[in-house]
Amino acid sequence: MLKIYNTLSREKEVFTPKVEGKVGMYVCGMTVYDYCHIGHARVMVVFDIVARYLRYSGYDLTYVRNVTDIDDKIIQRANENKEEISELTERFIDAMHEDERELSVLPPDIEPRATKSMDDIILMITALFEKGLAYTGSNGDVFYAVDKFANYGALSGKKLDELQAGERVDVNLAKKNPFDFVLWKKSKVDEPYWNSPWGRGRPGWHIECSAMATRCLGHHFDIHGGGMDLQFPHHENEIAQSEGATGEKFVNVWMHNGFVRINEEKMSKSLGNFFTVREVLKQYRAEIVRFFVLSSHYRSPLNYSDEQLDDAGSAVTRLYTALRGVVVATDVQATDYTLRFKQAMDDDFNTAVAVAVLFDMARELNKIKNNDVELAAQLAAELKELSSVLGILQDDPDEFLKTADGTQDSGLAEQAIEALIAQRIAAKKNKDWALADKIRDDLKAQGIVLEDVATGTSWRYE
RNA sequence: GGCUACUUAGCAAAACGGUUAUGCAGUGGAUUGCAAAUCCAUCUACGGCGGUUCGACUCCGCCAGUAGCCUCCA
Repeated sequence: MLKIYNTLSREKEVFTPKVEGKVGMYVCGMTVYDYCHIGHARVMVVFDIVARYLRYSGYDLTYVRNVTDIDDKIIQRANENKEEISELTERFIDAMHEDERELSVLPPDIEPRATKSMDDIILMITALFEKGLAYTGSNGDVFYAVDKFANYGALSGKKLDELQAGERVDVNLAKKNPFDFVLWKKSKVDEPYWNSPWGRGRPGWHIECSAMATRCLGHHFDIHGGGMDLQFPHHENEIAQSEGATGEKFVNVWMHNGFVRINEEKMSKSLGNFFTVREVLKQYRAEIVRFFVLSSHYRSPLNYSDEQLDDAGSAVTRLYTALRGVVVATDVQATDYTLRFKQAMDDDFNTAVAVAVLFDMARELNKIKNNDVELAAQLAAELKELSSVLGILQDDPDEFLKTADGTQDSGLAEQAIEALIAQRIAAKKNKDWALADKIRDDLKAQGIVLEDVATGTSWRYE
């Protein structure tokens, strides 16, 4: 029985989809004016695992993750780069897809874009006008009148009269209420625009998600996710727009993942303390980054440091080492491990506990792999299947262990390493321990570790 | 100022009202020519003060600290 923490109720709830056996999930994706950083990677990986687990549990899932490809920052960045907006956004969408593939994030079923959803956006704003929830401000922008929506603040636990207007941003005098937000922004000269009943302009930040989500999944659907920082105002505003326009409940379960931090501080573009995915992947292999993300619960903060990533590397190495040299059975038989794994994942996607189950399996595998080949093959198959739900451990163990990451490539070809190992074996036969140890030490100095196992000598990068 | 979380051993990270988390590191042992890998054993915990309870890391209250949100942000 799957339980999910719902931000709306602030408790774990038993998950019951709207339509039995089917799930619609929408996740707020990227605004594409720069490379993805590790915080974005966390969103991608976390909801990828949610999607994988829902499917593993037998649900027919439709997973939608949008791309916001028009907004003020995009316009600004394109101007700075003296680049066409579409050129800029295409470039970063491609980069995002590359990062995603690297991290073994399966693509969402639908990836709608704001610029390709203008009809839906305009229709929704029109509906909001009809319901008396939208108005045109003195500057020509169209705003949402938050005090007309009774439930405003329900998701983020905020009350309009307790919010501090103008705390960080000057109050826009064109609005009736400082917390009203833009639905349609009138375009200035030289700015891109779409035609609308309210003149040439572009959508405000929040409306595109409401429009795309309801178009792809219907007015009312099961799960909506995103980073913690989107809770307010983005998701709050999405609810106001969608429910205001359709008159129906928008989303049953709201999921928010915690931040990636650096030195106990949120990683963010505005603080400038972020690492891009591609920077990190130069140093650490993608699977290690992925393991790092799922080693803690998705709602907890995740502190980024080299030490943490190194630990993740050791952990993944241990799992692959357990699988090394084991034939994997073709059919999977679920044992108590699968049960424990499911219990962990059913408890609000507790990947930390799920991973602990994998380590218990690895320990048993290490114990039996040299004396019960058949049982080992079955256990390995089960381990690989459960790991696949987390999107890890799908490579050939030798492939993983013999691949250097960015910092440790010795430049030695595999054949050269194998030749040295052969020399060492010959030296060992002659009991020339000095030579044997020298070969081993020399390789070690280049980051290559030799391991004399039952079947011969294995090697791996440290 | 309002609101929301969090605080676990050397580091990271979970669960649970009474029973081993797990990974890395440490210590002892097995194994090894010596190592490595592996296995076995083992040391370091639950921010502080109260309360509820036969019993609390786990529930409640207060205090302290940390982080986040209060129209840039995943």
